[in-house]
Amino acid sequence: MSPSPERRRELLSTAAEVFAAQGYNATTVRRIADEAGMLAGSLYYHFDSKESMVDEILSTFLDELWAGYEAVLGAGLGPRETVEALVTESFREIDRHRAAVAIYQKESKHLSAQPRFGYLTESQRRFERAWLGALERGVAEGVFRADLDIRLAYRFLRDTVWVAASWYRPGGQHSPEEIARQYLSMVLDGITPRERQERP
Amino acid sequence: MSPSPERRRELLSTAAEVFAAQGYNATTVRRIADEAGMLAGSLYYHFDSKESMVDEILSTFLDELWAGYEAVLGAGLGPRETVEALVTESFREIDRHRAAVAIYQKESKHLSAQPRFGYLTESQRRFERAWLGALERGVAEGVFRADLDIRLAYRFLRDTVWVAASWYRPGGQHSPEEIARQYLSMVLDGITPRERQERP
Amino acid sequence: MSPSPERRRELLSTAAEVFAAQGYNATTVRRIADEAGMLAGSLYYHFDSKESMVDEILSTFLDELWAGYEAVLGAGLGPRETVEALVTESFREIDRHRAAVAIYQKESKHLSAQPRFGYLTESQRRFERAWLGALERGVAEGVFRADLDIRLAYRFLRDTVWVAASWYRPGGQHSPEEIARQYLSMVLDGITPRERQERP
Amino acid sequence: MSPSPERRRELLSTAAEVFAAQGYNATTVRRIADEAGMLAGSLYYHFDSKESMVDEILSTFLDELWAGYEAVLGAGLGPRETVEALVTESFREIDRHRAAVAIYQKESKHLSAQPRFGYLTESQRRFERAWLGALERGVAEGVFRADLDIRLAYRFLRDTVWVAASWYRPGGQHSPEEIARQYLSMVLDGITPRERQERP
DNA sequence: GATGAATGAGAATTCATTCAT
DNA sequence: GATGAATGAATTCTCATTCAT
Repeated sequence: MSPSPERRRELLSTAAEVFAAQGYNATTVRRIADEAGMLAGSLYYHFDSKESMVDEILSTFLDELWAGYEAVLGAGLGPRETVEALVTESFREIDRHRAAVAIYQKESKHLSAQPRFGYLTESQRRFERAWLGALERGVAEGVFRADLDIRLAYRFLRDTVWVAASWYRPGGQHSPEEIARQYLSMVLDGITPRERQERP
Repeated sequence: MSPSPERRRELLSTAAEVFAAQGYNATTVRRIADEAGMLAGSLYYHFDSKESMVDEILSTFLDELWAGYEAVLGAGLGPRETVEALVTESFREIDRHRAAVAIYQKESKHLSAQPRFGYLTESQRRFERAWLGALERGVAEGVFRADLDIRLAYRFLRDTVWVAASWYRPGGQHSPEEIARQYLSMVLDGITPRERQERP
Repeated sequence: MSPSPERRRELLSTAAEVFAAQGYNATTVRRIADEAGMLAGSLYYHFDSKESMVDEILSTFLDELWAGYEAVLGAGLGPRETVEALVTESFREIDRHRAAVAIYQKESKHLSAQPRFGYLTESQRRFERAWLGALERGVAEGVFRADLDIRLAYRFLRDTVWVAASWYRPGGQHSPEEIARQYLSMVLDGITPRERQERP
Repeated sequence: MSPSPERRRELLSTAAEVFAAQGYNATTVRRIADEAGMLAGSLYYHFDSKESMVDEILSTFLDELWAGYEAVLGAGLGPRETVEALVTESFREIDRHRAAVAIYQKESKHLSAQPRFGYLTESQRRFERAWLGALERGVAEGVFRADLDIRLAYRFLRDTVWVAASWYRPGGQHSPEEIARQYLSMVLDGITPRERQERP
């Protein structure tokens, strides 16, 4: 019962757009079907349920995300470069999967209560480990400030990055790499001028 | 219909807690009533509708918020001090109105589509003006970096601050002022060490 | 959420009647509501689901049935008298709970697949034990024929009795006791004449 | 639409099995198709509708049944021998058409409400006439007990026989003839011992 | 003969809301 | 002020059926 993967992908893309715009709960199956030019019932030829749609949207996104993250984490970079690469990779994911990221942001908290979405919690934990690790190493090596509250900094970075999905529009004037650079500049060096910028 | 204001406030506080925890749409009137120890129908003695509950929650919060903000904005502070004061004030609001802030974060986008919630859009605009103003002045006066993308920095600050409502728990180990200080330290000076820290 | 037991009982009685007449699956909640003079949704004020309606119908019936059966089984009767009393009791139950019995007959097989209806299987086992026990003792004591295939005889009795629910109409010309007597006469003595009837 | 009769028969046999196991209403066309190794839509090359499937299953069965019954009824047997032959024939039909019999038992009542299935009602009437005739003649000739309530006895026999379809499994240890003999023994002579068994 | 993709008419269920008591 | 019992509209989902390929 899972024919033509292309059609599925199209429909999932439509669904993701609507979920991101209106929220998962507030989105009716009928609305998705309208957007896809079919009747509500017809969606059930392709998917088991509304839930399985978000499921597929989120898990597909997270699989890709982790492929990118793992590449970064396995590259043997220093802590500062790791943070830079993770942030850049994140903005690239936002660029590619804006809708999925927005859904992840808004819905993962209550979705993860269900066993089916256990992988969300799991992913969050991996996420935390990756970031905290980089930050800790950075502090130890003196490339990040010693007075940093690591957990606070982690939340700060995490939120700062992902929240961008709520306003970012792909194809805008800034490339994801450009936005990443600006974010990093603020995060790493702050918004006040440094006497001597180490990155001119 | 002439209910006591105290009872209303109690009920709104209960409602806010549930809205924040589960989301506005996902929250049933019955759930609120359960939490308040009454039956769903009984809430309608106090309120016109579920919508009027969020309405009152949000507008009460925004009124207080703007009272605080206006005090800051009218105090004739320099741009850096203005930013510091706005951030601190924001964390204080999060401390006092955590639930309302969380609701505002999650729901304002789709609620503001309705005329009734026009004040949300209005508030957002004032918000933007206040922050952008401070940032621009800061850049002009040289207390903020000249290479800053002002709009990006605005979003960065705004999101960074409010998103905290999603994890902040009042009565925790850090006071709002303490959290504000740490956030500001990161935002202003960055997470990498400065050769000469101007705030030792 | 389970108010006024009288209303519940009325509604369950209505529901049972419809379930018995049309079958559980073929009965729509709307049909039950129509019959009860309300809208479909209103039933959900009283019951969780269609399923919980049959559940309550069947378990209430079985509770009463077993109260009657246990009285018989605990009375220390001989095997023939036990069989007579069980049959009579069964027809009394059909008289009182015709609809429930009909539902039990038609639906228990597929309902018992669900964990929630495990008690149906359990009940069936107790049932079997009670009847088989009486038949075995009867054969051992010589009051039932020695050449009897006990399991076949059990099925024969069981089906014979319960199937009556499909045509029996309470308030007809025969009382349940009268029908029981006739059934027993056929079952015990057969439909051919005995040379010397031991029950003249 | 000119499909091969053999394929039809195979498909109908599959369908009958599923209908018998799950009930007509509860059986989806998709389930039948699954079992037959095709897609739901493909069944419509062979059959007009789900309804026409049961129709063909039941009418085929009844045609065969009546062929057997007519042979018995036209053989000029005495009433007791007629009853014996009808019962035996019935168990043979159960052996051959277990699924169809089970469907007939469970569904004929509500199917017969539709004009298309008028032949079910018709068949039932013929059925009743055949059995009542044999019983009446038997009572008149003194081979059945004079105190018999004929209609009750009829129902008793009818149900007793057909209900067996719900537990009978072809290819089990008892042949249909063997089961018929045991049933007849119980029905004719009762389950209590006779002083002088006339059939040793 | 069969598939893939749809349709459209319900189905059960949920829920904000109403209102007589 | 609150309860009990409803309403009615919307929602997700199911399924027999159709039909171009």
